Amino acid sequence: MIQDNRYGEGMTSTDAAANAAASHGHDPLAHTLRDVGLKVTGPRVAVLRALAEHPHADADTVFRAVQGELPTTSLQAVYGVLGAFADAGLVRRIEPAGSSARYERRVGDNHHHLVCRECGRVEDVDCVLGEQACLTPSSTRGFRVAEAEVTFWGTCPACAQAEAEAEADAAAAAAIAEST
Amino acid sequence: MIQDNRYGEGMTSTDAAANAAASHGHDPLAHTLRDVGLKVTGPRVAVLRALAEHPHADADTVFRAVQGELPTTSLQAVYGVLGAFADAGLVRRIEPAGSSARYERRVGDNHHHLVCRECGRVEDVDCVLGEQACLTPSSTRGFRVAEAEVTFWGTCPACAQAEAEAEADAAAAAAIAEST
DNA sequence: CGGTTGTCTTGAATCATTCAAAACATCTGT
DNA sequence: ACAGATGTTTTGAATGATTCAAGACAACCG
Repeated sequence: MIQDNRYGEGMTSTDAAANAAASHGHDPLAHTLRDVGLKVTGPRVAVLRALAEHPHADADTVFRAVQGELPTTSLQAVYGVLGAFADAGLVRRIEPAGSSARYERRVGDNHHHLVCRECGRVEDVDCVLGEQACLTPSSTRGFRVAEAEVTFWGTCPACAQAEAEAEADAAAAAAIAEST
Repeated sequence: MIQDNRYGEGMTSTDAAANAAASHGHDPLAHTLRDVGLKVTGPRVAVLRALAEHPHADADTVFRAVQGELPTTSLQAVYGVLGAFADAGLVRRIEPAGSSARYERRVGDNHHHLVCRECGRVEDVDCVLGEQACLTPSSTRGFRVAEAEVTFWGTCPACAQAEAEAEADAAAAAAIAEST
């Protein structure tokens, strides 16, 4: 079973993370790659790991995360890897209006997104209406419909609070101005 | 009523279109602009007209349409006008993944879109589920939800046909190859 | 009709993303 | 374990949509 794990045991988890890219033998992530017919390489494993840590990361966020464990990886490699993953169905690429493309590992489960208009933060939401409703527009106008994408736009808790504080400050300033 | 329409009658419709930009007096479109507190200018009226003709145009399409009646208008002016219209709520900007931003006059009526994955063509569809359902994700995760955007991805009739023909050709070629 | 304010033109910069060629590494069969 | 074939990464540069900035200009108010 254990055939070419050259690092076996006795590593800290940090060592494990740092060296994982070199031990292409049988990371669980390596299997994920082989399962879809992709070669196992350092950058690919690192990108997979980065996506696990950052569930809706854009290419640059993935790039910076990957650099932590594999400093020689180029941004273009990250784009290439993400593109290959998307083609292989390993990741889903979403492109919310106003921000750069985001990538997520959660695929094939018909879920939707909540996007913050202020900061661009993205969160998952399960579909309330079954797939059925999601796949049925009122009129297809002759289109062969393959998928429905639902995006809920709003304000995330952090931005809502920042907004409330800004308003409170403005009100205070107005009160001061009025009292002089 | 007719007070400063300096062109009154006797124009061809082409003349009317070409001169409309100069007659800022009271084009119905001019009212549209004044109603939202925007100054009436040639480029703005022309953009409004272009959007009426091209319901889901991108900036460049609008630019080319505008040039037909107002050749001195710059692309940057078109971007500026479209941005001002979007801010004023006069147009809605949609940004389907993989294509440049599209602009549409139909606003405030909770309708959705059908987008062709092949050619990027966009068509309107009314919401099957009332606004109610559209505004209710299964979990808001603390977000203040303002709007739901639904995009149906598929293949438009033209691209579906092109695809079918390409397949037929491939099958024919395979048959020929087999018979030799 | 003149002044104020906002808009347009011109020119350039920015950002995310993609392209291309050569160096390199993974996997396959031995 | 090794060498070849194939696919991946690096490096360097290009692309396209969009935005920024400054000055020239035009619309609207009174």
